[in-house]
Amino acid sequence: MSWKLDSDRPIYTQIVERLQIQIVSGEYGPGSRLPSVRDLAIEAGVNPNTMQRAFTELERLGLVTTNRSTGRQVTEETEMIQKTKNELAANQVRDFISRMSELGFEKKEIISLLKNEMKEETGND
Amino acid sequence: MSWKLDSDRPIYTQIVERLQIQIVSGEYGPGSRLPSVRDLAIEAGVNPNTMQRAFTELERLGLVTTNRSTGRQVTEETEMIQKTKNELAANQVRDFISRMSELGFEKKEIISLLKNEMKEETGND
DNA sequence: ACTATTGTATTAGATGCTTAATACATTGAT
DNA sequence: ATCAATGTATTAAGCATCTAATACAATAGT
Repeated sequence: MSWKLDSDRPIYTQIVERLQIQIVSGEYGPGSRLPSVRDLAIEAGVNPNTMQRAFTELERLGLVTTNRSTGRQVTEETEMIQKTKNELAANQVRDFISRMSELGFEKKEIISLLKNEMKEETGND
Repeated sequence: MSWKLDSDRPIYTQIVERLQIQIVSGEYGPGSRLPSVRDLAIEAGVNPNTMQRAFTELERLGLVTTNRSTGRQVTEETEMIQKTKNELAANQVRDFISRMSELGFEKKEIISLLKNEMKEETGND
């Protein structure tokens, strides 16, 4: 997964979302150590301050814990992670339906378009 | 449809998207007159310059035409509108699948979650 | 005890978005 | 010919984000 940050929205927001995904998808498992602010900033090609801001937000959300000099870890609370995953998914589903409805598509059409796109996809089943 | 503009992204971008939707959904039909920059700015609660910028972008996209002193109209080219509608929908579908996959859901799960959410919806079928 | 690594804080500057106020340009309506 | 409504352009200011450079704080490892 590359960073693909764009300038449409605040970078720190995009980083938060990306790390959220990496956590709830298990790429960073519960209790696992996260890279340091400085390292991740270099990897993402952003200023350390920006990465710091993203981490602060993740901590506020309860997904990561912080220990000075030890660094940061993903929370051990798997329930918290699962809950976040379900919420993020629910938001995606609702937003998708909402946007497609606004564009003028009916329920059946939405399902149809979705299935059709999935057929054409290569892999990731 | 209310304006519901947030500060997450540039306002003029959000206005462009909203007007796009209103055009492709037929709320503003082909050839129909659009409100003036000043009027829409007041309605949306933004500065006229901001609304102007959004319109400039819509013109660049080929969705509206401009006539000084007459105002702006939705393009007469229904093909253009239809094409835009399909593109916007395709983007929504692809993005949705992509995001759900990143979260760790498989195709069947995605369909299932979608259908489930639609069942619980009230109306707009 | 010392050092390296980590998180955290501060200050300054650049950039883009938005608002505000104002002016100009075009043209249909009278 | 005049006026009103429209689009368009300009300038200045405020604000948030981001970068940059630097310093400080805490602690695991040696």
